[in-house]
Formats: sequence, structure tokens, C-alpha cells
Amino acid sequence: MAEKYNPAEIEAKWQQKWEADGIYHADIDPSRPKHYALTMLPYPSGNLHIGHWYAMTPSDARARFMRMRGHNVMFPMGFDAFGLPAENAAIQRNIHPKEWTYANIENMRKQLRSMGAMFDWRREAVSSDPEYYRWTQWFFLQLYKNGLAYRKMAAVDWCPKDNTTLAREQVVGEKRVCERCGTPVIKKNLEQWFFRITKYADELLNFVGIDWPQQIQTLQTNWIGRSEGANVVFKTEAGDEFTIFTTRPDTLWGATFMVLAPEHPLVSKVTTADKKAEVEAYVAEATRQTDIERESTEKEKTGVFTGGYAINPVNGERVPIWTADYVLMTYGTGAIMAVPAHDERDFSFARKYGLEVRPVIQPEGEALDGTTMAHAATHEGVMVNSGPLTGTPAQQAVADTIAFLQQKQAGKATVGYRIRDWLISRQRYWGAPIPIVYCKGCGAQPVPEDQLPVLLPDDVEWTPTGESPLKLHPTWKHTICPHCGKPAERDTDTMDTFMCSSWYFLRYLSPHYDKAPYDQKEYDYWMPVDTYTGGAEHAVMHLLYVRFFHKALRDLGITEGHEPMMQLRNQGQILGPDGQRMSKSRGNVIDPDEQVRLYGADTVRAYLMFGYRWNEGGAWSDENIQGVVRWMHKVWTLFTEGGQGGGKPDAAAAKALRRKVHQTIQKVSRDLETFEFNTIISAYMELANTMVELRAKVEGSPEWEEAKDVYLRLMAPVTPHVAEELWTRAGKPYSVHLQAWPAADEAAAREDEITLVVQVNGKLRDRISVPAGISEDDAKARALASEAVAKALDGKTPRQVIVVKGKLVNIVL
RNA sequence: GCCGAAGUGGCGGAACUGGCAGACGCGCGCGACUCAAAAUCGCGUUCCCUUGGGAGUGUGGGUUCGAUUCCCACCUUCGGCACCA
Repeated sequence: MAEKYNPAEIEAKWQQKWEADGIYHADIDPSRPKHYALTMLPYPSGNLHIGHWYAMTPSDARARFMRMRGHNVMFPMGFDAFGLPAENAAIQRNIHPKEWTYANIENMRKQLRSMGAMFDWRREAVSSDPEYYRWTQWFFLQLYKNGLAYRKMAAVDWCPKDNTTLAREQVVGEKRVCERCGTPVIKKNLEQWFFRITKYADELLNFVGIDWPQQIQTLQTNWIGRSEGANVVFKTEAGDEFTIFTTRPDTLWGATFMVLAPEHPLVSKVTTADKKAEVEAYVAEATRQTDIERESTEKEKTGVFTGGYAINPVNGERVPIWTADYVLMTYGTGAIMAVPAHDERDFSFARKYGLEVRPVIQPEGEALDGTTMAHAATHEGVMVNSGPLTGTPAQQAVADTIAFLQQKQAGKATVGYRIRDWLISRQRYWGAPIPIVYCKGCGAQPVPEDQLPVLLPDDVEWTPTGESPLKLHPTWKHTICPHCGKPAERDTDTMDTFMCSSWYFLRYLSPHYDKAPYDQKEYDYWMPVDTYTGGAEHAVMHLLYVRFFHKALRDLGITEGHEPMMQLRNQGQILGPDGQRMSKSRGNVIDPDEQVRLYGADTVRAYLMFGYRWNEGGAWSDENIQGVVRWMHKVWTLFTEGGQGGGKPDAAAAKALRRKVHQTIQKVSRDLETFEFNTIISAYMELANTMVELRAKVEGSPEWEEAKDVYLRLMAPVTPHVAEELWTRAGKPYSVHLQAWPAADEAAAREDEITLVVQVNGKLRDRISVPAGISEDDAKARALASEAVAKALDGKTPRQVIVVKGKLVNIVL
């Protein structure tokens, strides 16, 4: 009786040996093509989630595949270790965030090792290490010195639970909740640090040259929200200029009122004495409301007339100025011209308040009447009532109007974006301190680079108060001005942790290098990242920030290339067995450690690849994993049990086996290339089934030996431990992971007999086994000779016979 | 409302360029082994009439000799954005 498959034993053994032998070390080697495979680094929450396995083990399998194909593969791992949860845990359990974080990292390293992934641990980077965040701070200073980091007072999103400001991207959903904790955010006026991501808005819309999922491109494109239009300068009757943004400058002659956002600085100035009380009450009410209340599309529009008038620059008309909260101070210029005839929002507002509706774009074959029309006319037509531009057709209307405005110096073509600058200040403790000092005399001063890192002190009171914990530290903030040497104060906020993760892949290049964020030699060899894998939920956060960061650094002469990651693939999400999101409260959490104890890491890896379309994910199934468990045992038995054959190998069976082996090489190679992991495991199963079936007939043949050899090489990326164990037991040279990927012999994979499908009027009538190379005429003849066909034809003469070479014959009546 | 993705057996999912729908598994049924059970192995398993047909890939239409695949309209689910001027 052969030894039983004991994953616990063999997995631990091989993991230790691989580590000791350093077989996954990735070092510069100009003789081989490099491949930088990267999977998103985890946050050290304490335990590895099955989702981490789902993301990482297929990525590992693919990295291993690339390596066997001859690439020098780097597949590093690290920890995104700064962040709020550490502080929240500290508050709950009264443990220092640092202690909590590093204890978690220790535990998670162990868990990550249990995956059997080919991580090169010498390259590990931990973003909360001073040797790491020194360079996070250094990058901040580079951006600052080049005007890409700036400080301004603004109405910013504030999470009342986490007690910190958030970037716009980190406020999600229609309820406007904090991305981390789900609490609805409020607005606060604060002076905060921003990165000028808007400067790169246009460039970020360009995905040429990178292979990123269409979905991510769409999400980023929508988030950036580019819209082309014009800024038009209006004057108030008192002579104050103000600018409005419109995407429809062609409707300028139809502007029958203006609307200023309640926060617009001109509101109080244009308001006449008799309207003052009403306007002030309205503005106060609008400011009091939350964004959610105010921006609800359900809500009926409200507004008040200020009593003031503006002069339309194109025709000198007096236009009443209103203030209404449907105009947002944060988009465009906070002021619009309202053209109710051609804008649905302006239309409903005009009807509600009895304002004039004046059509200036007349659709063909229709006569719009402002007094009777029921909806705004947003479709195309010809300009009417538009002074010198009357008669201009729709296709030209916008461009012609802009030209006209430019000539009159009343406006110009402008592009508006929804994306805002990235707010990076956080009023929390567990992050990289912002390396800025405030001096009464000299203002904001950057900390000199040779004084980095600005160390995070350990002795702080981290309970959140709404003020930065660093501010409450008795001594930390006190320093001297690097410029004049007088007493000054440090910035007491820390940086958004997305800043740390915007460059971590560079730190992997040389995690302990102390002369620069990375060693240029390593950069020149390894960058850019060839394959990046991770969750799509980061589409407009990390995945946008990282692109911005790289472009900004490129412009500062620090990095090269326009994009950091050439290929991106997103995995889906593993849900609980009940099909719901896993959560402790639902009690549907699948613990990977437990699954590994039950089945072994190889089985868990293979199941996660087999059971789902990788980019979609789905519910964990204790039942479906049984299929993989059985396959694993079948393979084990196949390789460890003595054969029952012994007779002379059957040549036909051997040929059939060889064909299946080479077809499997083709399929597995193709599907690993394209991240279709589920069909890879199917192919392994099929080949194992064929081998079991044919074993007695082929054992002892070279084809059988080839099949076994190829099988272990093919499964090595997916189930690395079992492959190594069986490889070693077969007496082959250590390690299977240092072997070459098998090459498919196309001739051997080719079928010499095919099933010719015979249809009559597109319906399947017969299947005939024919030689693969059969000519069209022969195929036709064989089909027409079929009894089943004769029966279906029922004596009628075919009108047409279609032959698809090597596939089918369709007889049309 | 706008943008995007997806709808295939009881279930997870296959089907590479328009050419055998349901690969590979799970589950289930029957059988073998067993005193028995588990494990394992073999056979079957889209549905409906039954020895042969008919229907069938969300729905309705279209293109084609032929459509899960291409086109149009619609429905459902999920994700994103949402008074963005």
C-alpha cells in the first residue's frame, strides 16, 4: 500500500527547503528577460483573509509560469502598514498602534508563507518603517518643491467617526460615506495639503500603451469627468465681472437668468436691499444642509432672486441673477447661465418661478414655443434668435460661438473636470508625518532632506479628539525654523496612506537602500511592473493615484516612462458560502488557515483557481472543493502507486496519450497567459483521467514517462508542493520549480481523426469519423452517403452543400 | 436618470476566429466492492414526448446555409456616477 497524501507534512518541508535554498530570489540578470509580477500588498489587519489567497495564489501561479518559461521573475511582498485601523484597534484594546501593527505583520508573514508563494522575502517593504517613510516624506518634498503639493483652505470632507479629513475619492456611494468605516461625511472648512492631480487630468485619460481592463479605464475616465465647453465672462450691472462655465455656449442667447451658488462671493454684493433678508435666510439654510440633502436629485429645486442683474456679453441684455443650491460652488466657477429652453434643470426651475423660456436652437421640422413647451429641448437643431450666429447648424454652433466670444474677448474654450486635487492631510497619528515646519516669520518651510525622516513619536495620546494626536504631544511639534533658526512648529497631520502605496513597488527594488528611494540599477533592470493584480475596488483611488504619482515623478526627473504598470488584471471577490459578503457578524467567514489544515495549501490554491471565473469571484463552496480534493488524491495515487501493467505497451494508446499530453500543454500555456485559471485545472483533470484510463496499456512506454514528467511541470505553478514532492520521488533533479516549461509538439497534438458533423438545414443528423485531412469533396461525399442524411432528405435534392473544412457539412434543402 | 459589466442544466462553470451547446467539477440516481457504512471505482444525469424525434443559452425581432457568439429593441441582476452646468 502506497503512502497516503499528507499535505501538512510535505508543504512544511518544501517551504522550509525553498526558503533555505533561496530558489525564489530575484536578482538582476541581464542574460534573461525580466518579469516584474506584482500583487497588491495587504494591510496588516491581523489575519490573512481567504480573499488574499484568491488574489495572490493565482498571481503566484502565473508568476511561476513566467519563470518556467525563462523569465527572471520578481514577485515581492510587503505591508501597507500605516492606517486608521491600527489606531482604532489601539483605542479598543489599549495596545500601541505600532505594537499591534508589527505583531500582525509577524503573524501574516507566517500565513503568507503557508501559501507556498514564490515571494522573495529579501525584498519585503513595510511602509511604517522609518527607512520606508523617510522616502514617502522625501517624495512629498519633491512634489512640494515643484508646486505639485500645496496647502489651501477649503470645504473638505470630514469623517466624524474616524475624526479626519478624507480625499474626495475616499467618500463613496450616494450616501456619501467614509470609504473605511461607512459613516456619512460632513463638510468642514480647513486648511489642508493637496496634490495637484488635476494637472494630470488629461494625461490620465490616456490609456494608450497599457493593457488595463476596460472597466477600470471607464471608471477612471468617468471619475476624471472631462467636459468641453467655454468660460464666459458676465458683468453685473454694478460692473463686477464673474465667469460662468457652460458646455453649451451656443445657447448663450437663450440665457434668461443667472444662478450663483449660495456660497458664491458675489451673492451678497448683487443682492439689493429689499431682497437682503430673503437671500440671507436662503444662503444660511443652504449652508446648513448636508451635501446629501442638498444634492439629492429627488428634491425640488429652490432658489431666490437677488434683485441684481447681469449683462449678457453677447447681446447686452439684462438678465436677473438668482441664487440656488442646485449650483455647486465646487464645480466650474460656482455660477451658471440658465438656459431653460435647452436644459432640463434650468427648465424646471424656470417653470417653478415663472421665468422666461426662450428657445434658441430650433430642431428641424419643429417650432418650439417657450410658453408652451413641456420639456427642455436638448437635441440638435439650428441656431435662432442668436444675433449674428442665427442660422448656424448644430455641428458648428458651439465652435462658432466660442470663436465669436473669443473675438469679443468675452470668453474662451475651457475644459471642465470633475476630479479634484487629492487631499492628503489626515488628522491621525499612525501615518507618515508631513515634513513641513511653520515659522511665524518665514511661513511654511520644508524640512531639509538630510533631516528626514521626521520620526513619528511613540509616546502619544492616540484617542481621537478631532485634533491630530501629534498636536497634543507635549514636545514633538516644537522645532526650529530650517530657514531662520527661530522657534517654529511642525505640521501635526500625517499623510494619507494611499501616498505610501503610491510608490511601494519602487521600494521593493531595494528596500534597504539609504541613498535614494530606490537603487537606480534595480530600477533600470526591473521597471516597469509587467503584471499587476489586485481588486477593482481601488479603481479611482490607489489605481488612479499610482498613475498620477508616476507621471508627477517623471516630470520631476525621478522616474522614467509614462506609466508604472503595463498590464493590470483584477480578481473578483470571494463571498461566504451563503453568497453574502463575508463578515464576522454574519458568521460566514472562511478562514484560510482552517482550509489549509483541512485540505492543504495546494488544494486550496487549486480550488480558488478552479471554482470561479477569476475576475468575477463568487461564493465559497465546501462541496465544490471536494472535486479538487479528489483530483489531488487521484494524482497522488497515480504517481505513488505501482503500476498494474507490465505487458507490451499498446502503440495506439501511447499515441493517444501523447496527443492528450501535448494538447494539455497548449491549453494550459494559453490559459495561464490569459488569466483563465478555471480551465487550467479542468485540463489537468482531463489529463489525469486519460492517464488513469490508459495506464495499463502504456506503462513502460516512453510516452508514459513523458506524460508523467510533463504533468508535474504543468502543475508546478498551481500546486507547487505536491509537484515538488512527486518530482523528487520520481528521482528527478531538484527543483521542479527550476525546470523549463514543457514545449508543445504541435504535430503530436494534432488529431488524425476528426468527427465530421453532418447537418441538414442546420440540424444535426449524423456524426462521421473521418481522417483529419479530408478534402472538401470527400467530406461532402461521405456526408451525402450517410443513412441518416438520406432519411432526412427524404428523396429531395439538396439545393446547396456547405463544407467547413475539418468541421462539418451542412446540406441545405 | 447616465455610464459599464453580466444573464447558459439542480449548482460552480466550459464552448479559442459564427460551425457537435452543457467540457471539467459539485450534487443527485443506479451499480460494484463491503456483514454494513465511509472511502474508492463504473455507468447515467438539460428539458419534454419516448427506441426516434421535438424544444432549448434572460425576452422579442433581425442578419446568415448555420447564432451562446454579430445587429436592433426590451427585461433582470450587479457595479460606478449622479442637480457636474
